This record gives sequence, C-alpha cells and structure tokens, in this order.
Amino acid sequence: MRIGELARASGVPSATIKWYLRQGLLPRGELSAPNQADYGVEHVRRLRLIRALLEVGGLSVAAAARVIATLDDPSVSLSDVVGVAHGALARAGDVATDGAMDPLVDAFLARRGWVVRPDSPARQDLAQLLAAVSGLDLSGMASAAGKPPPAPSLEQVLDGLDPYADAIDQLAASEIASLPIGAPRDVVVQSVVVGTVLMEQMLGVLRRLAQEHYFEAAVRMIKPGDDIARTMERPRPR
Amino acid sequence: MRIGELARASGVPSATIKWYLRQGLLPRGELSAPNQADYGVEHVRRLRLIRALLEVGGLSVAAAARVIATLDDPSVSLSDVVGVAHGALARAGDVATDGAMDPLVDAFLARRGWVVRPDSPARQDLAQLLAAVSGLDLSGMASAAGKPPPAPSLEQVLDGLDPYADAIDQLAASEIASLPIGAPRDVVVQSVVVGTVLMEQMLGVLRRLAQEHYFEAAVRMIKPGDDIARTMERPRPR
DNA sequence: CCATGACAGATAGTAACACTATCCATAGTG
DNA sequence: CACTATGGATAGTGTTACTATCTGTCATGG
Repeated sequence: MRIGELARASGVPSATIKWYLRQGLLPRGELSAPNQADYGVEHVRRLRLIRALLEVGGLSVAAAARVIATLDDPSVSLSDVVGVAHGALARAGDVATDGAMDPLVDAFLARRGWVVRPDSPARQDLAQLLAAVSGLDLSGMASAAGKPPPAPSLEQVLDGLDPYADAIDQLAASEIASLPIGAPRDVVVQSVVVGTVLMEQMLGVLRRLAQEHYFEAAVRMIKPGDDIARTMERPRPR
Repeated sequence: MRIGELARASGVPSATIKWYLRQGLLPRGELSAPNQADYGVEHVRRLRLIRALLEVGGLSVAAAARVIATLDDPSVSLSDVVGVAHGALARAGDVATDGAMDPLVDAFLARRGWVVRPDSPARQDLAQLLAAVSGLDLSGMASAAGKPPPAPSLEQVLDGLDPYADAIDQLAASEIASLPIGAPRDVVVQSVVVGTVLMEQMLGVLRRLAQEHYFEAAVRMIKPGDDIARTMERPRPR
C-alpha cells in the first residue's frame, strides 16, 4: 500500500499523513525504493487510533506522540502506559501550582483511600481545580448584595466532591474488571489507552446527556414562587 | 478601580483584560472620562470566572463569551444556560456525523430512559465517540495474528457503556440536589455553569486519580504467568 | 522508451487562536 | 508642568496543526 491508498483507506489527506510521519505519530512504511514506501493494515489501524486521540480525545499531536511511543515499546510497563496516558490528559502543564492546596488534596486522597504517586499529574490538576472552584466565591455575589461572606468555601467544595468520588469508585471496579487480562500486550495496552483517554470523554458526554434529562425533569418539579422557578418558567426564546 | 489595579487584583495583565473587554468576555467599566474607566469587585469576580473557564475548563474564548453572555441576560432561562454550557463543552463542531450511529444512540438513550433534545450537542458527541471507539477494532489486532475478527464491536461498546451510565445516574441525583434552589438568579446560574463546566473536569481528574490507585492495586493481584502479568511485573525503568 | 502521473521527503506557507506590544490623545498626580 | 497611567484601537507575536510547493525518483501504459 502506498501513501495515496493509505490516504484513501483512512480518509486522512496524504500531506497530513506525511506530517504525522515526521512527528513520529505513525511509523514509516517499508521503503522498497528511495521514493516508494509500503504501508500495511497496521498503518490504517494506527491512523484510526491517532485520529481518535486527536479529534475525540482532544490530545495535542505531541501528547499523542508520547502515548503512541509507549504502545510500540515493549519495555514500557502497563503501569507506565497508564501514567503516560494520564500525563497526556493532564491540563495543568508543568506550571507548578503554589502548593497551598496540597495538604487539602492529600487529606482528600487519604479520606478516599486512594494511593497516588506524589508527582501524579492528576494530583496537580486536582489542586488547580480546587483553587479555581473555591476562588470563584459563589457566596461573594450574595454578600455583595448585603451580607458578609458566609464561610470559606474550600471545605465546602471538598465535601461536595464525595458524590463524584463515590460514583468514580463504583465505576473503577467495572473498569478494572473489563481489562482484557491474558490478551497479547498490544491489545491490552491499546485497551488501556482507549479506556483512559476516550472513555474520559465518554464519561463527560454521558454526564451531559444525563444532566439534560434530569435537569429538565427537576425543573418541572419545582413549584412556582421560588427565585429559581421564576427564571425557569420563562418560555424559551426562539 | 482602574485597569492597572484590576490587573494587579486579578493577576491578569492589563493588555489581556483589554482583549477580554473587546471579546465581550468582561463588561466595560464605567467611564468617568474618555480615558478613565471604573471597575468594581464584580469585575474581579468575573475575571476569576473567565480564567477558570479558559484555563481549567478548557473553553475557547469564543465559547466562554457565549456562556458569559447568558449569565448577564435575565431573559435566558436556566435550561438554556445548561444548554449553552453544554454547547461550549461539545467537541463535535457543527461537522455533522454521518448519522449511521443515530439509531444506536437513540436506542441507548431510550434504554437509559434519558430524554434528550434531538439537536443536543452531547448527542452528536456520543455518536462521534461511538464511531471512533468501535472503529478502533481492538480485535483486529488479534485477528491480524491469525484468527478472523470475532464480532462487530459496536454492540459490545454500547453494552460496555452501562457501568458509566450507572455511575452517572447515581451522580446526577446528588448534582440536582445540590442546586441552590431559591438563591438569586446570578448565584444559581453561576452554580450551574461551574457545575457543568468545571465539575466535568473534576470528574475526569478524580477518575484518573482513582484509576491510578485501583490499577496499581489490580496489578498486584494478578498472578504471574498471564501475558498481562508479565508486562506488569517488569521493573519500571528510570 | 518515454511521457505522465504518483511518490518520498523536505521546506515553506497558511489559518486559527490567544494573547502582547505599540500608538495616540487624554487624565490624574507630584 | 513634566510624567506616568489610561482607554481604545491596530498591528504584531508565538504556537499549533496542518497544507502547498518543490525536487528528484519511480513505474507504467502507449
């Protein structure tokens, strides 16, 4: 298979394929001549994975390249594959958060019983999220209307995390159980990557779908008279 | 407060603040002279929300502008705020998926009992995710090693969604229950936006933390001899 | 056997995005 | 009154993910 056929088979323009080759996202085909390379079905499959990671998973090309490099390297352990996939999903770059949240994060993880490496990217992300959410100061808006701010919201935010963590705890058991134990390495590794990167998107999408349903259902429950009900009752424009 | 003070108070450079003003992310301050404007605490608060949506929530400036516009418009119903927030999170642009997944998506939603508007962006996202995941063809790798592909994986993928949907169902109840019913509109609306955008990130981060913990725990359970166990046992390099 | 088109690989160009810097006339400040 | 800060506009910058062009080579049908 030459690059034109690969492009047609995968739906990716050949110029883009060439670029992926240069970025190390896709292994080069076997050269049968200085300007003739041969690609196989594994290239088509790899391209599908690449596009899924980029378009659906939202990874950058560089992050996808790091992930894909671990796929082909049998010296990388499965734990490390998970770590690389998590690193690719991490939002907080190497911009260190100031560390003010770290004790809270540690306390939360200890409370959940989650044992996590100290340099885990998700840990940084959690710290950043906590800082952002608690800094939003929901109560500040009410307090501007008269009263003083009721309380530091950080503990409230942390407590509010439990329903999320409970749901995640429940999910994790199924996820571990569905690992294709005993399959060849490449199958397991790709399952782990897909399960990590794409299923995180899936979780978000399912949540939005459920939110739409339950939120509309909840709106119908609320009696008129509440502040919230009044803004909900307004007929939707357009 | 003038722009320099606002910049110092928020940590956002004044050139960036000016840009947010032009993009409609931030309302202009009150002009006391042709070149003197006055900003208040609500601008500091708004800037914090903007930075949270952009940096933590991962929204584009345009998407954040759409979300923020709904915050200040009392003619927008709460349901619409949810819709706008979901639209801002949607990954599938207006690039219509080919529709091949739609019956599957409808069947899934019906099975879950989730009532969702037909034009919901999350519905498109789900279709795209299903297409991507089922197109990856995990089994294809094994089949390349000898056997024919065991089965069309789409139904398998759909069935595998149930644990995720179960977890989400459980979570949705808590989320609806924690809505600050009866609070002033701006408090409720900001709660909804934060709950939608930032808590989706939170869910992903918590999942990664839990995965790290449970995956390591699972690895320690597996007996040597399995394919998977062998790749797990390898001492981590570095 | 050779014109024609596809190809590999490299380099340069483009479009979108999120800022960032500069400019100008005016405002406040010591 | 010198001087810095300001509001508003416009232009420039760096990054990312491609996309187009160029050069020489290859293969293949007439």
